[in-house]
Amino acid sequence: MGSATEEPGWKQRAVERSTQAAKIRAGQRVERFLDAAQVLMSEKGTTDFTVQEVVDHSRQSLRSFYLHFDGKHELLLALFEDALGHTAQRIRAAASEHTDPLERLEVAVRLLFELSRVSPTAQRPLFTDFAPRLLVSHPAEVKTAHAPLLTALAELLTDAAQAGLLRADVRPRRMAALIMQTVMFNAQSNRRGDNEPTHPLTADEVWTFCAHGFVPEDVALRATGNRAMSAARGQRGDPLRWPQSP
Amino acid sequence: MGSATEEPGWKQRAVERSTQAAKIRAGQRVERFLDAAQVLMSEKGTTDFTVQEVVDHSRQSLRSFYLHFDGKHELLLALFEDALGHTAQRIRAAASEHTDPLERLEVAVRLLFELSRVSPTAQRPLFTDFAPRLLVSHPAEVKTAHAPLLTALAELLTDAAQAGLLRADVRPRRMAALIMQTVMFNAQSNRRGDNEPTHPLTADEVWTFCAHGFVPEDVALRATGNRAMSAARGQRGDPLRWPQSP
DNA sequence: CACACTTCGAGAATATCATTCTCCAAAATC
DNA sequence: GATTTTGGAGAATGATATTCTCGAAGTGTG
Repeated sequence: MGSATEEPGWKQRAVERSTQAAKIRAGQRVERFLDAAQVLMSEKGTTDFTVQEVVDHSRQSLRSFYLHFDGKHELLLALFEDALGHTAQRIRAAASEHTDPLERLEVAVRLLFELSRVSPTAQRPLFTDFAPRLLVSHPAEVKTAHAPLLTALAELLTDAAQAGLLRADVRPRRMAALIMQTVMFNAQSNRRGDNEPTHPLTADEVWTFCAHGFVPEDVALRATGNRAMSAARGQRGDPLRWPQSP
Repeated sequence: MGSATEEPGWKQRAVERSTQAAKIRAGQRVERFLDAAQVLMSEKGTTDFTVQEVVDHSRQSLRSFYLHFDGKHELLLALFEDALGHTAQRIRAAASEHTDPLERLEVAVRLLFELSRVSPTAQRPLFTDFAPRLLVSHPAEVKTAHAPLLTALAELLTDAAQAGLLRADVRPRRMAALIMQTVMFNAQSNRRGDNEPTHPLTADEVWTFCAHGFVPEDVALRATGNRAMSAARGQRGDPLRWPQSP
């Protein structure tokens, strides 16, 4: 399955199903299913819509649906990939309006945060109930879906690194993953419980956290030298065990 | 066939005991359901077990199940709460073996990371497919389930703050939420895709990220002075919009 | 002990979906 | 025009959660 990580994973999969030149029609049908699903998702705010509903709204048939998709999960995956792809685009665009690498990163993080938190009735909800579900049921596919966004962030990080604006030991791709997860899930986590007055995290807080963590600079500077991280410890049968960094 | 004990002077106690006994029995039944569910979860590594299976393994009946639980989701919630509670306990215990506030925090973060990533066949899998599902379907309940862990982390942060080891603007409870989400989800995110050789994030990386973010200290120090971090901003229409700092 | 009352077991009955399958017609291909 | 492919309509299947029905066993009360 190791194909180019480039663009449309789902489209490839779906279109490959139809053999000959009628790929165009297949593509159009796939589009119709996706559009219908998008509408339904916006209306109901969840992915609880049934396949039957998608079929009805798209004025096609169940058979056709299963002809083009391996199942509902593939439809959701397609939507997911689509949303993430667009998000990556928007982030690139937003970042491109700035020149300072750190500013570009900040813009990216803030935008990602906002996009991750918009109501699921939005046009392309980045985050609905199905995202986490897919994460455990189809990790590989989710990974490819994440790729564009991951790459976009990694590029921004690489730029910043080359400008000497990042901690020396930051590895862009890995930090990109860390940031992506952090921002998206934290944006998601403070979904307003129907009644309770919550005090949701703000973009400011998330950005500052990603950028600086919680340790103040002076302590950080002090710490790098002397604190023997995890000097002595004795847990037995515990899953916690890491090499003591010298 | 039980015959009533005909001792004198029991009225009050009898009634009292009856309700109490009833409660105890109910509690035991609930326990049995929970135990059975736990076993099933460990065996199958997912929450895909059916309610019927839980019923069978616990040698009880469907009716009884729905008498004690509002539905499967409540059972899962109970398991989830249980796991989080135990996790909070373990973290407190681990932290208590250290004195330096930052070390205590480090231990907590690392342990949480490890616990969040252990195979779902573990005794009390902190993280299975259902956790994220519940996050969107029952946010309020999930919030209360998170509470113990959140509090534990917040306490550690408060200690560190009082020792002057945290950034001055860190608010413990909010930072605790941020850290909890970050650690748990990042631990989760690199589930090994069946084949692909992944390079999962390590506890080191996550801890360092939480502690210091990605900006090096010297840049951070420079930045606090001149870069007006989100000084003035006006959100309109587009979720992201702030003045480009010159 | 006999009666009312609560608590459950066993399992049938429903309801909801995803997914398949069957039959058939229209469209494309040869 | 014949054959193959594609697609529509919708019934059939299968898996589950959830309810419902019927009693039986247990418990407190006179």
